[in-house]
Amino acid sequence: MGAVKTKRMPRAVREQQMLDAAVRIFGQRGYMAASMDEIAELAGVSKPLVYLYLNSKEDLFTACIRREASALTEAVRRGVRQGPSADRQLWDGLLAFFTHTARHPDGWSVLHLQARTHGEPFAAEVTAMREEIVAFVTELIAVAARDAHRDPHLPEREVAGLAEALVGAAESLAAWANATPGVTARQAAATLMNFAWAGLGDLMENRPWPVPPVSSADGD
Amino acid sequence: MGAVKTKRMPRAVREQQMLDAAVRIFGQRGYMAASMDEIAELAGVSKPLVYLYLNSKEDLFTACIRREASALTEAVRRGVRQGPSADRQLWDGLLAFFTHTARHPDGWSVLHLQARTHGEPFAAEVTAMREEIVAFVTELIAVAARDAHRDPHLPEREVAGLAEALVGAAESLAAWANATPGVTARQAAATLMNFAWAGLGDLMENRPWPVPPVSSADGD
Amino acid sequence: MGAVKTKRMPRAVREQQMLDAAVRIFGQRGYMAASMDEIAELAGVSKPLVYLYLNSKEDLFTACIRREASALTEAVRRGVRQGPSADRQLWDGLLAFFTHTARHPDGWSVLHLQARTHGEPFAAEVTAMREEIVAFVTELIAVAARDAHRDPHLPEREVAGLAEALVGAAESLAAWANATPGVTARQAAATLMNFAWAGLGDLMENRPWPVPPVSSADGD
Amino acid sequence: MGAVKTKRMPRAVREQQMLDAAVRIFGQRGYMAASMDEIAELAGVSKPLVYLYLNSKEDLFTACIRREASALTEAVRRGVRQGPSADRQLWDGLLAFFTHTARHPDGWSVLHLQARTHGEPFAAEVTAMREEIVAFVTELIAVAARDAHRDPHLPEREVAGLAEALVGAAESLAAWANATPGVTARQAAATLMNFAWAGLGDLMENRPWPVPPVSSADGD
DNA sequence: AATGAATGAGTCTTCATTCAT
DNA sequence: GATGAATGAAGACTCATTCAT
Repeated sequence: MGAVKTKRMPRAVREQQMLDAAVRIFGQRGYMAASMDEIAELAGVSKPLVYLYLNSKEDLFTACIRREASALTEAVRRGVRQGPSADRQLWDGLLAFFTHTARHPDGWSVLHLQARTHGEPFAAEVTAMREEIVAFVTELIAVAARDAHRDPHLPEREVAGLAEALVGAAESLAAWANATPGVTARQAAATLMNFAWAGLGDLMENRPWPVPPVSSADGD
Repeated sequence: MGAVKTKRMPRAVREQQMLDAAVRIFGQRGYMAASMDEIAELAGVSKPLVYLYLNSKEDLFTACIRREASALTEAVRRGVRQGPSADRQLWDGLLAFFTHTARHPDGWSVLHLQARTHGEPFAAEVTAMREEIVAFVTELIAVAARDAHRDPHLPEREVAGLAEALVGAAESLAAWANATPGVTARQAAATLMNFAWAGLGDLMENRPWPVPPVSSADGD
Repeated sequence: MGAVKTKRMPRAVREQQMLDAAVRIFGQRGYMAASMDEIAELAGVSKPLVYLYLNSKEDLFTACIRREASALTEAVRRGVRQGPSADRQLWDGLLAFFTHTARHPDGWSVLHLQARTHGEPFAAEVTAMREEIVAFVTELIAVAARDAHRDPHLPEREVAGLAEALVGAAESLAAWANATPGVTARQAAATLMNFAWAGLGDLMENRPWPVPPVSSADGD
Repeated sequence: MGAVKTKRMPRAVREQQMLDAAVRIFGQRGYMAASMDEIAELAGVSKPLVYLYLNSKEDLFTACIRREASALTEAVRRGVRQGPSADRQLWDGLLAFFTHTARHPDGWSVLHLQARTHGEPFAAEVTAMREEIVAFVTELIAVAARDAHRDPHLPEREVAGLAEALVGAAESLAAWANATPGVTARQAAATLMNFAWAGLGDLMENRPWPVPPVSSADGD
């Protein structure tokens, strides 16, 4: 059942087994619905051992979030090769991102759905990771503008909104790709590049979409 | 506390009070952490009455999702005026969407965060709503293509991915706008139009971003 | 088992049943060794009901202490008749005290043994009761001195020590009388009056026992 | 922390370290709240070693009680010098008693509070010690009577009650002296001698306090 | 002589849910 | 139409205790 029940293993190994089990249960059931009993059973150990090593449900969840966040950012970092143009770097990052989330759907669920739904201690962990990625994307936009010798004249909040939108689109596509059989990471990345890159290009060339004036019918 | 405790009111009214309370509690605490006790108290009724009217926690949650989903789609529908160009219609829809989510943060939390985090019975409800919106967006893209007398040659799956990305970006921006003081619905909508419309335009003119060939270093 | 299992009784009654059961279990097993399960079973109700009415094990224990402390001080108060001489009042009080503790051994165990052994929240409750009794005894000593038109010249700390000793002796005798078959409350009270009253008399006549000087052999 | 962690020491020494730690923890937390984990850590050894040497929590607690009881009776025995008058011997014994309890508050807590609060196996240990002390006090009273060439005519049970009262008063004063800053062992002993000796004298001279007749108002 | 690894059993506590009135 | 009274089931967490080395 779950992991093979091997006795007496070094602490570090057991701890990883527990985290594996926890990510799976948390990812599938959600934080609150997950029971420590089930996690312990899937890990092939008794409940007290889980508590001995990981202290509490909260701590265990935090440990899961940290491990999965590290794994994801590390995967993206490894995927992005230095040197190429900004759009190529974005492509590389997206490809790594979609590949990783497809391979670790429970980890992605923990980060994307569960951690954000359960209050500050946890949401903060993900926010940290997200901000790292948003910063990376923001930097790419800036680089692209510099490469083209153009001054995008984009106010900071606008850039933050764009990065947020791009990351949100990526997150959404990851869930979609996971749920739709036959959609590969490459296809998801291509869809997003098509969707986003031209818009960014236009913006940087100061050709924004013309926002209409406020109308009396805008209300709720 | 919450609703004024008035005795003997028609069933429909009481039911709405209960749903109001439930949406608030579910939105703030999450499905599992919300307790029927708290909901009943906030609604100003006794717990058995909640069960009499709404059967179970699951049914209550489902009723919340349905009501909030209807309210949101209805708001968007009302916001979109027939006649104008496709991009103007998209703008109108986004504006209505951002306005509504900003005004009903607990309802939005129920739809966006809570319902998707708790398995099939609930996620399906949201998926239905989402598909309606995705269909609306897809239709707009098709209309835009027709209006321009161009044949976008976009395969169906590609369009689905684009719509998914657009909706995901919108959802993400809604959360961002709610969490960032000073960001208005108009600003969020403008950011997204800028981000998305040019990309769609390029696509429809058959100028996609050139996807690089598969590399041996793509793996995880 | 324990109380007859009658269904649907008013809250106040059930609460007393629970306190009865709790005093018995706490008195016999001690605070920590007592289990809420056992208390609920003895009270003839389910555990959740105990929690609904009394919140927590701590609160339940505190409620027990308060009830038993009130009952004891009330019994002593009722036993002491105004008017008579100070020694007669002390006799009356002791008789009431020993009678009550003999009739409510579990309550006395809760107050004397259990409450003092488990940290501040609880010990403080008993200390309050004890101080009330010590104050009563102290007052009696003062009255006795005044009645005899003597000035005892007893420093305040000395009086506190005497009262403490008397109360301690009484507490100890109560336990002894409870544990020794055939010892009545009157006998316990008589023993203590004999033991204590002459010493107090001598003190008030300024004939203290002559304390020897400090010796080098006093150490441990 | 606690004992210095030195490896490979003779069993007897290790055992004392464990008992030191156990007395401290038991004295401060109480029997049930004390955890073997904490005791082992404070003793600077691993838990299995504690079990190897002392078998179980019960046995460990019993060993603590025995050691502290021996230490206390031994201290009193050493304090009492042969030869002097009976009251001087009582004074010596009390002084030794208050001095020892002040120096070993955890040990005293184990004997006075914890051991008596947790059922027969433990209470019996303390009772044995207590009886030894009561016998000593009883003997002193008898000696005093003989010295004065008087026959006290005290029934055995009466003497037992008196000794119980005296010991109870002493115990109570020990706790009071420990808790009240500035009260020395000498002061506590003096208070108790004043309180008790005259009463005992009166009794031996056949001048007991006149117990009133049974009244109809005595009931509870 | 000593310990890191591991657990069965039990504790307090909470929650969704239902009678009886 | 509405509720005070009550509970079965389950969940987080802890502890005394032992095995294998």
